[in-house]
Amino acid sequence: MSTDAKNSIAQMEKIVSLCKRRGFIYQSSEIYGGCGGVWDYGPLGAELKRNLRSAWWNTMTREREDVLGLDASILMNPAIWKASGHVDTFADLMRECSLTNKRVRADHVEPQDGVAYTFEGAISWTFFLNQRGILGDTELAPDAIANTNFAMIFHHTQDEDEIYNGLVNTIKNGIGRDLDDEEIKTVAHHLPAMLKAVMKRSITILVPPGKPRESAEKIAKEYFERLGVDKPLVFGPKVGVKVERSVDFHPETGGALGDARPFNLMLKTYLGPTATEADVTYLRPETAQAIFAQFKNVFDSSRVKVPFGIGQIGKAFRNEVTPKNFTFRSREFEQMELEFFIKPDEAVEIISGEVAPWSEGADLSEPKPNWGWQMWHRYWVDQRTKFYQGIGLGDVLQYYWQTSDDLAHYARACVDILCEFPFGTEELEGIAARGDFDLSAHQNASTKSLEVFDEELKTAAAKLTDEQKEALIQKRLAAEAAKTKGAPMPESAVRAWFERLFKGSYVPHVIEPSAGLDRMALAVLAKAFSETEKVDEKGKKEIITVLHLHPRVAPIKVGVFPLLKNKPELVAKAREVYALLKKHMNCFYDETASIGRRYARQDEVGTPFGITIDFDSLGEKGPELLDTVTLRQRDSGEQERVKISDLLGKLLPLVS
RNA sequence: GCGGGUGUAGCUCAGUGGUAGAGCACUUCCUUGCCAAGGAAGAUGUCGCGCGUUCGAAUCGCGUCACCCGCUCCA
Repeated sequence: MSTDAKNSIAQMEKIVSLCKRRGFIYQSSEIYGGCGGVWDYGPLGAELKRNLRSAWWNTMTREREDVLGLDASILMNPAIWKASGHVDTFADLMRECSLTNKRVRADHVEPQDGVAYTFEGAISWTFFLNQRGILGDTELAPDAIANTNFAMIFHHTQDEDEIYNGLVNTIKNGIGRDLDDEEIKTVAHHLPAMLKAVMKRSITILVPPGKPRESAEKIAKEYFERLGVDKPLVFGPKVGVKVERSVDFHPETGGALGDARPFNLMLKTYLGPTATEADVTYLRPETAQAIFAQFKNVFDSSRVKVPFGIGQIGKAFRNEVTPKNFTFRSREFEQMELEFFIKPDEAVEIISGEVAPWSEGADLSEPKPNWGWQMWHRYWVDQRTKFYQGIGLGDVLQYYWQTSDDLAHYARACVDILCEFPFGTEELEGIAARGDFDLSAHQNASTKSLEVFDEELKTAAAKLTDEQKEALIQKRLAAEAAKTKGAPMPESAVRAWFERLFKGSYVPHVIEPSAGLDRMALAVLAKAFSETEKVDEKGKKEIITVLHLHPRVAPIKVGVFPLLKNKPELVAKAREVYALLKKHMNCFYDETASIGRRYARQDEVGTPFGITIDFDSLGEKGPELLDTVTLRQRDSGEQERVKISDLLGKLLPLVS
């Protein structure tokens, strides 16, 4: 492992440790040995999450005129997951190709004939060349190693003596003489590294009848190369096994298929007490579908017009194969999703006479009536970027624009907002332009209309000539024909769609910024974490840990400290200040230990401000300092004197 | 799912078959006039869990759970 990788693991471990020690994040059910892939937020973590949640909710809904909130249930009619495609894609038993991990439906494998070769593992030929010291100057042909017992011995035994003897014999045969003492020593010396260089993994490959062993070996070599074995020598039999009408191999790759397994990542449960198949439903794997399912209700009950959005924050559940990287990929997590509904570009064109083209540097500050999906998509990327800047993540963001290969067939564009974590640069949020895929899918499945009626569109369309209308239709038909993914819409359907459009009715299109709250919390913690080494007067080294959290997200906003706790006047005044502030923000009162230690404790959990009540606050140095306190900044350590009566006015704008 | 590693006090870890430890943290008291100060006392563990071997297990074996790393997965 590289030094960088080790450092980042160490960094992550420090963050995990701090999170537990100071009450940000605990392992779920820890006293019972834990529970895989789920985490609990402690007192400070709960505050942190709450602050992030509020920041999102305020920015995305309350501070906007065009976005409404929703709080849907986690359990829903399972038909929703059928319509969204979540059930269909994964409900069947799937078998996975052991070579490529491509999946096929277990009941859809074509029977095949051929010859199957099983390879037991591989060792790097480059490794052997690098170990020339063992072999002296003699060139050993790859086959001299691969086709000897030695290769198989490596795989079949753990016994070091046996492996050692096999190795010596192989080299002896390869160079055609006995080894001298010095050479034998060298072999023994290299044995541990040799054992590590062997990759033991059994794979079976089917080649069509008549094809030579070499074609199977070639596939095996490619496989081991992908796994990181440089110039692999594969261990395998000279003669394969004849196979007839077998359904155990992937039709395209020839790789052996694993056991049939259900690949549904949705958590299944039973709604109702009888627990029969008829009662099966799922814990939602994403919050978005509820927004689509309730789209019409929100639209009808809120006097809104397209474009408008529906935002939601809530728990979602996925049965991840491998939960990983602390809270980054967990089985229960919280999403913050906006579905922003817009007019189809054709409607924009009819109303505004054009669709604003996007170009680098376009003005995204205020939405315009002539924006099509592209401008709206860029707009939301811009809005979300500003949001992340507002919580202190501005300088660690990266963007990945999905290529047409990455995109799902219904998506027009998707950008991932990524963030640097100690374990790598990973996705925080995805912003997708999904067309009308979701609403249309639910409209079809539910047979309830999810169209909106647009008076403005109807009026504008009425003014179009037949030629203008036909030109719009032809333009769309050309676009459908040029599609590289998914089937083009048939002409009759296109014409029917335009007929509805010209009457003012359409299914809105959607831009979907979808963020993970837990990931955001982890990103904020990882970004804020810092350690510096300090040497005190006695030469003792100390590690000083500080969380440089943005004041908006910090779980505790202010620490309130009497300089000394054995002076009742200081304590009384400090309690007064604490009582004043805590009604408006999360504060922490601390009178134990030295003042420096109390500062340090708060630095470690990211409290941005510290207030100390000293003797000046009591007016000892003169009446002008009476009822003033020192306000300390976490990041600079600087202090200023502030009147108690000015504290709220000064702090509130900084922390909210 | 496969392979490797780890699991002992709140945290970091030492402890290779014979009375469970250290540093830091924590609680109380004393002391302390601004950046992890000092002193005194105290509390804290079924050594992840289960089964086995043994006169005796944190230590050895088997199983299991969780976490970490590498593959894989991430619609």
